[in-house]
Amino acid sequence: MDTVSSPGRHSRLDCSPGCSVEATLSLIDGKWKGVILFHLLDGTLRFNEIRKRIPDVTQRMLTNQLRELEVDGLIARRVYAQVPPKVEYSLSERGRSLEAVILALKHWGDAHLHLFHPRDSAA
Amino acid sequence: MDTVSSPGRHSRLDCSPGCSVEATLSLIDGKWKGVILFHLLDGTLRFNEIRKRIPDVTQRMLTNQLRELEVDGLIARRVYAQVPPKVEYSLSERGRSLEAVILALKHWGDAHLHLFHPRDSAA
DNA sequence: CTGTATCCCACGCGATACTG
DNA sequence: CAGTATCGCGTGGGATACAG
Repeated sequence: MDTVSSPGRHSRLDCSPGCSVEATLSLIDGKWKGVILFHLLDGTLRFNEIRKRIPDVTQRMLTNQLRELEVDGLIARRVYAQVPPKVEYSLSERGRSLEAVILALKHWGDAHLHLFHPRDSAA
Repeated sequence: MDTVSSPGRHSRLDCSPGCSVEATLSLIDGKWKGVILFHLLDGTLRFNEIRKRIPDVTQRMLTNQLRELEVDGLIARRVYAQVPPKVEYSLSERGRSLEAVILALKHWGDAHLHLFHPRDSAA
């Protein structure tokens, strides 16, 4: 398996210099991928653990976004063959390499959008 | 005018820690904003100059994205009162502060998506 | 040159219900 | 618990035409 999976929903990869910006964005775009990736920076999480961290996401969307992230090789999905199913999600090598980007996004947000969040400081 | 313009199309700003990631993403998201911002890192550009740099964007979309970026205070729009209209776009202070983020996106893209672009090396 | 106005379709995404 | 299936709406965004 090589680095680039397959240009599916992603923008054309054969464009001008600004392309890599769009290409990278297309990977972390999609309403929930950013947060999902961010939370996975903490470590492996189970499906419902992620849901709890992102209250507004629906099962459908979580599954969907998780699948796309997986297809893009950003996260790894580990399924335990148990009666009460257990599935863990974690960053892949490639996903981990996005840490700097995710943090850049977070830091900028923290610095330039001064959110007035009422009750939270850590994860 | 303060830093945060007004939560319009942007995701709810009163959420969990991962929020700032999403919030920042919502600003540079939108199919063309990333590239536009990237190209404006070079300096001031006129409407059609941007179009030339992004061949696939339509007038409608360019205008649209430019407007949103302007509303979000990321870029400045300078209109010259001339018969053949002349409009220049440039990064605002706030937009400039995004440089690190944009470059992070680009660098990751360059490093992890090895594009096989035929003819380009620098901006 | 720089936009704006319509028309319109594709699809992102939510709500809800069902399954191994 | 984790996920899939279906339905349906809102809107992102392309094509095209008109305007200051």
